[in-house]
Amino acid sequence: MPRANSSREGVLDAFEQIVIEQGERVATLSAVAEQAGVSKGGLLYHFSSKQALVDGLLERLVELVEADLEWLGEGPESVVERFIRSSTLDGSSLDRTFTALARIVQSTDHPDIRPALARVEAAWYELVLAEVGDPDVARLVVLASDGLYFRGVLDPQAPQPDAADIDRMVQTLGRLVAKD
Amino acid sequence: MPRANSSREGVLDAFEQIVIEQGERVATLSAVAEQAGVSKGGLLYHFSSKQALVDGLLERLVELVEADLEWLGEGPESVVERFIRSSTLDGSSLDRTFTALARIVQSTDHPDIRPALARVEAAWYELVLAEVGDPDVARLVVLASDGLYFRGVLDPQAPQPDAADIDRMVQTLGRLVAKD
DNA sequence: GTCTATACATGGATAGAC
DNA sequence: GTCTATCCATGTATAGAC
Repeated sequence: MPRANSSREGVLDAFEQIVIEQGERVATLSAVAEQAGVSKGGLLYHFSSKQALVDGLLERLVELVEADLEWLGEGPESVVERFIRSSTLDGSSLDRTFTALARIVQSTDHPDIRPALARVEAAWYELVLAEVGDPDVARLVVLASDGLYFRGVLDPQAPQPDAADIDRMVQTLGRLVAKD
Repeated sequence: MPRANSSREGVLDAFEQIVIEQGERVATLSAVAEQAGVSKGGLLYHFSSKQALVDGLLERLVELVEADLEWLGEGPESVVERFIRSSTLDGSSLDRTFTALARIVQSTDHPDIRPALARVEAAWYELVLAEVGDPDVARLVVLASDGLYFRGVLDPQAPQPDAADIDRMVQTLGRLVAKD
């Protein structure tokens, strides 16, 4: 087989982008099709329904998360540092997919999405816990990260905290870890 | 004049409830009307458009926030404690209105809502900062609180952290304040 | 694989009776 | 102040040509 249908991925990208930048309601089939540069009919060839589009994003999330968890584990810096740093919406693929799904799940009931997002959160927590030891501190780290996400999700256009901001956050959290 | 139109408030309550429990997309005029126990026409007498409904929630937010900020300031416990404790979605009026608006603003562009929510966040930050002194710690407190909110917003049906959870969080944060 | 045309359902909003 | 009836626009989805 050639390469994962690039037109299909393009449609998914377009869907993601509109949901993030303009909201779930704006992401109609026509809008997504136009953004992806195909016709409505063309889009529906790849994704036979709106739900199929959402399912496509979910699959994408699963793949990206796997890679992310590996990445968080390896490397010299602490997991906490990498974790906090990556929870700002820097436009990485995972961030975008996560944000889009977080929005979609809020706009109407998608019973399949919630558990997936919850599983991601749980995996993150375990990874942080393994490093810092204290469950309360781990919880705080994950919550702060969620807080950063929340702001990004609330307003993806808002200015993200810069490197110095992140540094100070990590250091502040570090005071808790050091004291154990 | 008699009393703030109770039927009007009922419609607003219904709108809020559906947005929170089932998502913005489900909160159609018919659905809201039915939930409020009036007809679509009846609803539209009080709120002449969907936008008017949203505006109604915004006004409500402003009122409730004013009361909340006062409440956070007075009383014997620390602001941090009250703040964290109240950021769990216990179903208070402010929580509900905030959650509903946070969802609405994500589903399509509502230029008027974002600044209002941002102002609320800023006010909370200032209040916490005044107590803890250290901007980095204050930031962390507010972010953790946002994280709690985020989880609630993501899934209002999920089990909320109980009193003991909150206690441990406050204590953990307290270790940072004490060390200053 | 991608397009156009069209059917069908539904959401927002108006008109006017009671 | 609340209701019913109705109009209009738009979003999802199907059919079938190319």
